[in-house]
Amino acid sequence: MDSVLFDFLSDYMTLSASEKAVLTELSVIRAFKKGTVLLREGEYTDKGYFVLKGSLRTYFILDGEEKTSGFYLELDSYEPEAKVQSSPSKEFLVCSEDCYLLIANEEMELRAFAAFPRFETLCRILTEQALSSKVSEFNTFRTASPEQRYLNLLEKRPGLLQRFPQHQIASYLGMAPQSLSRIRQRLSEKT
Amino acid sequence: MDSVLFDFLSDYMTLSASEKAVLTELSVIRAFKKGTVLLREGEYTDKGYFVLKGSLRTYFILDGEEKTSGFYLELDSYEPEAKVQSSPSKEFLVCSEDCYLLIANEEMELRAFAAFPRFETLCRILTEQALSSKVSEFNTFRTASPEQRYLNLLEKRPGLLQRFPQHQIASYLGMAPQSLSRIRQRLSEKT
DNA sequence: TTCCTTTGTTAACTTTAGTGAATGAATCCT
DNA sequence: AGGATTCATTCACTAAAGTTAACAAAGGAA
Repeated sequence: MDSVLFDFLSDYMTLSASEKAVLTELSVIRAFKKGTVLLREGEYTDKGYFVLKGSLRTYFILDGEEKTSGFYLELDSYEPEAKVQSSPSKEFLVCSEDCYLLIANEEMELRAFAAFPRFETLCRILTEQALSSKVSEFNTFRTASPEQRYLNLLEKRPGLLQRFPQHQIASYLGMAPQSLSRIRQRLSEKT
Repeated sequence: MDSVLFDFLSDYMTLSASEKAVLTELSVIRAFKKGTVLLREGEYTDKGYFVLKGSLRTYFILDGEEKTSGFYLELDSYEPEAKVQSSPSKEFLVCSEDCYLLIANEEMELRAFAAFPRFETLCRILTEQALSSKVSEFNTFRTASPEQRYLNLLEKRPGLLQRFPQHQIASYLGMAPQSLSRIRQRLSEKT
């Protein structure tokens, strides 16, 4: 499972054997069953996650309704707001499928950065890119109709519909499940 | 104007005299008139901005319409997607008011990080926090009605309505200016 | 298997945003 | 000051999403 991480990182920098050794020594890889709850609303955490295999979903409860706020697939990383802001979590984090996850806490990160300084620079740059992508995704969402949002999702994240139930997709798109059903029907009629 | 930056940074770490000297020596502060275009669609840039005074706005053109994608006020920083991704800009960046801006390019950042290593750690952490805030903002937007989005903006970013024309706010909220007018009327009738 | 829960669809009705047009006010430009 | 542009509001109409309810199909658990 380590190799998934190294393959991913090789797109950004060539790691020396000793750098790989640092990461291997510090990294904690664990397997989780589908349905496992990794973080609950109100809890604190100092753990961040990198998905090696499987998928995670985040959601929060609003007016008694479950609102899906994110899907995290292979090679995605998820840093809980609760970790970054040292605040109680507003959302739940669950395994949507059986998973292998790389888990790091603050202390492990600091040790990795100390032993392998280029790694902090890489994390900074990856975070800058993630922020920039998120802003861009938000801009697209803001200016699109619900129907267009669905089409954008199909284009940008195909496979999501194969791996997650449709009502979770609808919630992630900010609409009622009935609306997504209707949109799909409308689109199929247009053929 | 330097002191605005130091005051901001003092919330996160205590700077030594020599660290302040590094930043002072490397930082470029410039004044711009309201209306100045700092970045155009299609252009490349390696510059990032930190607002010392005044305000910036970003927008892009969709179907011939101007869509406001962001407002940046005092102490906000703006890293263009064009810089982060080394790609042609999808949006315009303009001064909405007379501005004092701190401008840094890649080379200046690297020199600052080399001379003042804690500064890279700080930038990493601030970016992680910015990403986490953006995700949270997106979640709120996703699950809110247009009316609720307006109320959220009033609460989270009061002052925006005083400093920017209403049709830009409407565009930023992903609605037509007529809709925002109607929403405001509906709300004032509820009293 | 049988029962129960989850999931997806359809329909009727209500609410609200989009659109296009008209108007008046404010702002800007020279 | 005068004229043009931009900005905000209002109205009538259209289109689409929310809501509530009913139902059927699929999946899991006992």
